[in-house]
Amino acid sequence: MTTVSHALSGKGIVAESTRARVIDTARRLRYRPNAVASGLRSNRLGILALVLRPLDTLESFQPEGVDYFLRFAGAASLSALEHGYGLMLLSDPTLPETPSVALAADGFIITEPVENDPVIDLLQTEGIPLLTVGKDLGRPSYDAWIEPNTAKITRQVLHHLEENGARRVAIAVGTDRNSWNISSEASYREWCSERGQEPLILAQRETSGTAGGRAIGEELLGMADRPDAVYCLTGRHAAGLMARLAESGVGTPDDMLLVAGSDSEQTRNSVPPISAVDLEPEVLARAAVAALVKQLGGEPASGQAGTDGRFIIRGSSTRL
Amino acid sequence: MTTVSHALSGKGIVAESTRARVIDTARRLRYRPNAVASGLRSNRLGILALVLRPLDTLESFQPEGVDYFLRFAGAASLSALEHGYGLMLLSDPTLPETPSVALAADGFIITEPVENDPVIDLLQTEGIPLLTVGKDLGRPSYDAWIEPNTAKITRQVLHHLEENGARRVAIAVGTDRNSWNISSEASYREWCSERGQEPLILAQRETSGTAGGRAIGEELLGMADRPDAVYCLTGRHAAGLMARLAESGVGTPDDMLLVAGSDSEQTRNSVPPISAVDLEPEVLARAAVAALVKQLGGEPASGQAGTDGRFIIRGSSTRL
DNA sequence: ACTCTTGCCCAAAACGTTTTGGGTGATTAC
DNA sequence: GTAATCACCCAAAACGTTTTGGGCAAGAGT
Repeated sequence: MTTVSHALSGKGIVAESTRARVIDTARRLRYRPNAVASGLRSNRLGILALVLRPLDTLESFQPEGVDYFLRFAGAASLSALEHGYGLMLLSDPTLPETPSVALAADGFIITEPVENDPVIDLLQTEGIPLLTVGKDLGRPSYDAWIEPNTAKITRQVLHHLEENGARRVAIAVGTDRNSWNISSEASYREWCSERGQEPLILAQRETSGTAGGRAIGEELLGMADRPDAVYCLTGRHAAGLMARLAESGVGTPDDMLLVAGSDSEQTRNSVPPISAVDLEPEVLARAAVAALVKQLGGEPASGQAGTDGRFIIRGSSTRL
Repeated sequence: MTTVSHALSGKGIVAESTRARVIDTARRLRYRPNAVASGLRSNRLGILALVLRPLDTLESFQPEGVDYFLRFAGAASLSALEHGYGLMLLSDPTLPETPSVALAADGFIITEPVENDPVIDLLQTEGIPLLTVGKDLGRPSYDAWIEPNTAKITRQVLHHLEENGARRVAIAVGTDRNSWNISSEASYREWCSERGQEPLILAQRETSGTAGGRAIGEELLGMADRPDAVYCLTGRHAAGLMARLAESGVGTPDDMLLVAGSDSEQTRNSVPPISAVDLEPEVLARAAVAALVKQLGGEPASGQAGTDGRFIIRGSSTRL
């Protein structure tokens, strides 16, 4: 048995001739090692778990405007397979109905954890390795994360708006206390203070969709010193915002420049199409899986930027 | 040990007081049964696997136009969790690099298997329960499937086109030999013969995207007795087709009525928007998971229609 | 001639559950 | 008063691997 195990796993020392014989016989007998038994003994099942946190607050896996997450999940799954792991899609594992197999995963990827995320607490007490996509702001010393280079992306967008004639740029963020919202806002504030400008920050819940975007538009319309550009993190907000402004005769891009922080169906298909940052979830997902696998192999974790994003300039932020 | 096992799983006969004491103690000690050990003994891991077959032929998990599958995966995942299972996303498990944990799943869902799908062969020789979404046409007697009610949907679409003035309807199908393509075509032929019409069937590879749609448009433009309506199964084809026709002055819906067989980003956002059948992947996914779980529980499998689709009428098929 | 490696193989223990097959004392049936 | 039935609990086996700790030749070093 030992020899077979070694021959098939490539671990111990087995004569090449013996290994060949074992492998051949195994094929002939259609023998495949039982992954569960092997998992029990070696304490390694070969499964990664993916928890898309923002979807736990939405009414579950709606497709519209959340294609970011679906692209992420698909790419993560393929990447996991390439590393020899299966990928299990989970929702919040702190919920009592969670199947016990959830915690049997070898490691977790948590996207956009909330501040002091209880999911992370659970995994840490269980001793399960994890990696977050986007920092947990309540754990500044926690080091296993990967995220877009938000500072760079924010500055790039703001620079673009300025170059296209914006005199005063507002930012519209979501209300979730996650790394993306907070760092984007911080970078924006920094940029404003460099220019001696008063920051203008509008917030709407992520879940509010285009209606939330309309509410932002409403707010802007009511302002005496209305800004002439908005960097709106959520694609759905951006679309709603643009629609609301248009209804009151404030045109994009003529009267208002607009950029969305995350590309989505809505930003691509509005009229005019909305400039947006493609956060390249595929790139991020592959990086996250690779980092987690490395961590499972014993290497120490370390936070890093996984993508600089791809800024797609469309009609909403360029005047001809 | 037996008593604890029984108390926690609710299986054997345990005095209520004992059970309470066990549960309480378990909580105090933060004891959780090890899913892998339990899986080894009981031969039931608590994981379902999902193989989205059409994505194995695409260049892997592209989001555009395949939101059907992503909606399916999300809904399947949630539904699996509700049934106490985790859901593992896999690509073709017959590939040699497949992690061995793939075959440790308790059951498989295979969407749109190809004819005589080798994945099904593999699972059957391994004795792993499976359910297909869309029949495998090479296995007429195989009974564990669920699929949209293609016949009903096709007739509904054709009826709608006829009602809106179509005199001659063509169908544009994909080239994959899967149940959707074949049954749609069969229903279409039947409908034609009922009317004594000559069927006109155009085929393009699914992977060709909007370019394939343009090719269909090209073909139509070259025809002397051009039909005045097209039922185009793939949303991306429909969008490309409409764009190509428009370039040659053939307007939709004025000169050509158009309906897509599967709703997607492209059909929603074309100008005019394209009428389409929403195949309700969420409904199908939930039905598939429920049926598979039932099958795992020992009940016999039986094929059935999972959804009648939701026909969304838009501008491309209605003349004012 | 003797130890010491080295290369290879093997028996047995271990992983943490579930299941099997009793076992015990209390209640009921005759 | 004995047997039968229950309700409950328990010891030990079993699931299919990996890992541990030798063991046995053959060659190398002295």
